[in-house]
Amino acid sequence: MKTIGTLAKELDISVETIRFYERKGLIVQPLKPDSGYRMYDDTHVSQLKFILKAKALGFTLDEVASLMTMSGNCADVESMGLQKLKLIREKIAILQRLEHVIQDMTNSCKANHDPNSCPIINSLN
Amino acid sequence: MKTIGTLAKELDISVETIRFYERKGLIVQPLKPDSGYRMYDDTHVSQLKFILKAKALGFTLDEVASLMTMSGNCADVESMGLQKLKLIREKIAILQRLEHVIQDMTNSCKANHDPNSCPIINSLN
DNA sequence: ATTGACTCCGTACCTATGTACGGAGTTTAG
DNA sequence: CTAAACTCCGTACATAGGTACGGAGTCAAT
Repeated sequence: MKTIGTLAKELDISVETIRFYERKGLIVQPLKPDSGYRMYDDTHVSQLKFILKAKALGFTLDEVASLMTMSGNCADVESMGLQKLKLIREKIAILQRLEHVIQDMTNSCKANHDPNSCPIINSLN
Repeated sequence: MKTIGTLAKELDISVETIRFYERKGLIVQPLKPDSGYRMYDDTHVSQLKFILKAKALGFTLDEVASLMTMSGNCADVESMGLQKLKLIREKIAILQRLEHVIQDMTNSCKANHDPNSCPIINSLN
């Protein structure tokens, strides 16, 4: 059993973040003995690790909450994964288009020898 | 000369947004005759179009503000473009890694025939 | 001249994900 | 035993980019 500070250090997140996840309903408030201090065990550690991993995959906290309740149902989880995948691919496509546009613009800058005008600014006007 | 509502409709943004850009210093408050109403001309229209185009390229409002003051200096603009390009490429790289991870996970789901366990959830645990 | 649409201003609110503050109680190390 | 470190709680603040509200003044059409 560890206090919130120990847990936070172990997971490399802040105490406030743990309390925040508790308020959001992602984790249940653990037992608080006489002291009134939250005391955590390994179950809480794995729960939090789950949250952190899912977050790293780009799931929002609300989505993480859903994931945690649909533990059993593989089809539901898969559907959420596919949805996320679709979103990721859309984002990539948008960014790649931007990449090309800005690449072209900066190339024009390199080619430009008129100190009094900028192709990027011109193309925005 | 048009009022703020007309301008907003023309640019397909809201009146509040125009006032917001004004507060942010992106555009200067236009002349307000006796009525107290803001009156806009074509200069304001092009300024706002500039802002909207730059925003569409992924520049933040603060960056747009910078862009507008560095109109003359092509080198500065180019440097900002390159910086933005770098950021975009980093984002793409991160998203592509995520794409593969989630793709693999959902593939495992498809291959999974045990209704009582989900490979995605398992890999998060 | 009245009605409806428009505009004014300042301020509060929104999302998402936390971070910071402050005063009071608790625990722990020396 | 005392001082430092830790924890409690509720609330405010932060970012970015807006959106919404409400009461008062103004404009345009009938």
